[in-house]
Amino acid sequence: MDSFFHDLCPLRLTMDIIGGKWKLNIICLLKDGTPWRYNAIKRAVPGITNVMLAQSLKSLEHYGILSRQQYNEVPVRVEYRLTAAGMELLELLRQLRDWGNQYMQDFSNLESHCPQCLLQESETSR
Amino acid sequence: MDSFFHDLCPLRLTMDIIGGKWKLNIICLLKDGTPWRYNAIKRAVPGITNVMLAQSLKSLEHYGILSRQQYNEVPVRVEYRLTAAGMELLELLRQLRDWGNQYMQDFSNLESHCPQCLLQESETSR
DNA sequence: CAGAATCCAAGCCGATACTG
DNA sequence: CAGTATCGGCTTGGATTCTG
Repeated sequence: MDSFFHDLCPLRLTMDIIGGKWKLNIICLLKDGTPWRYNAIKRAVPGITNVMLAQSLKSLEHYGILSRQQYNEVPVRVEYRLTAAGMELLELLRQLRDWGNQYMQDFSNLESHCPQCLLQESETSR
Repeated sequence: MDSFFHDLCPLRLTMDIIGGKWKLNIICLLKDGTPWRYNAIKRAVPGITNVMLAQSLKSLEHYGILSRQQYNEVPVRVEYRLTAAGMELLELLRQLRDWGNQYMQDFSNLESHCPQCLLQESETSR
């Protein structure tokens, strides 16, 4: 975890929060606010390793994008869910997605439907 | 330049367009639509090398975020400026900045002013 | 002036194995 | 179940030199 305020640049901070290879996938997965367990996330994000998953979750929790709830049962159960800040961020990500979607339609005739698309929803815009 | 449509995921595409270490600095610099010459950009972005600048400009031009105009004088003059698509993207970046700014204020009492902040403007929001 | 070519360092990420 | 430890490759970016 690097310096918390990234030289006091808010845009750079935001980019660092959602940067990296797997953060968007995780945020997308938790988009409807329901709790997700560690291994469930791992199964739902194909290709992610334990190292990257644990690291990404820790970073997102550190920044308050998601919350971690641990239940000391046997075996232990841990649930992650998006915070209010995460939900706000999600809204911005939807706009970035819509911009990209518009961009793709402008520059080609490809259909906009994307099977493995992050943040995909039934409508183009919410 | 990797695959143009990034597995057809518009959000990933957008992130790739503005990803990397220097793209945001360059976009920010051209924010008011005025033309900038290569060496002027280089002087205005401290620490950037020729390799990274040329690479970033080429990528941003490839994605239609900025346009490149070459004047065959001696010596040659090249001007870069944001396109309409770049201006739209800039608007989204402002929102990301505002989110980060709000985030920073929520989590600390630091003043929000940031000397080297990207996309900095006189008001917090436009 | 506006870049391109080359080489090198650092850090991100993957694979595998292990643990409370 | 929910992680951590370790090693190694590969990508990203930096430094330097060179050119139309």
